Amino acid sequence: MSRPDPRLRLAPESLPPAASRDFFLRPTRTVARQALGGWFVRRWRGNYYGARLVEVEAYLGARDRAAHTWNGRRTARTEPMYAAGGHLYVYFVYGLHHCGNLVTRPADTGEAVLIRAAEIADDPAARLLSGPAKFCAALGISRIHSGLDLTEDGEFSFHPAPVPAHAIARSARIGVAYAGEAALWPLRYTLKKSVAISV
DNA sequence: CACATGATCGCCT
DNA sequence: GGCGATCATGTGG
Repeated sequence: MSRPDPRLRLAPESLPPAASRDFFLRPTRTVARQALGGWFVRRWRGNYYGARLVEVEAYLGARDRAAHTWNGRRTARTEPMYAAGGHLYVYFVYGLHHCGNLVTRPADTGEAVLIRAAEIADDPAARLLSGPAKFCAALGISRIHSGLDLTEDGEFSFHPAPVPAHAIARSARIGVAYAGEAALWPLRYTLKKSVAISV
């Protein structure tokens, strides 16, 4: 519903092909790495808006205390996280922010990749999308989009453009200190050369 | 039904 | 570096 920032406008013919289901059905950490460098795109009123992912985090389901699906938690909010890989999971936090995830693995697994930062085509140094809530705000993503399928020819799509392993750094996830040992797992992936990462 | 808190951000010091 | 905003959600009684 809400309008994407016009600075995210891009030419659809310049995009790599959209990912199909198989891309997302793989192990979550693989999808996280392979998603870096790819374009997350929204079609809105006939125009295309998108950004290139430069920072993501893997959330590993029931065994991951930092995940919304930890210990098998399954509620109305988290239901889209149990959909088959390739769906979008969006949640609302702190009474004002939205965060978006790429669901991974087969249905009923409950794993996902949180989108934490992206850069825009025309200005890779801009920090307009340098944070998970900023990413959603810039693209106009909210809870009403949770559960949409990225692999259908719909409003949202993802266009992978994988980068070599040596271009990727790993570190602990942000904002999950409450998660005990899981807080230390190196499940945050960033593009080394990007200046648009969140921290 | 009540209440404690969060996968954040921007402003203040 | 610290904190307040602001409310949906999950959990427990």
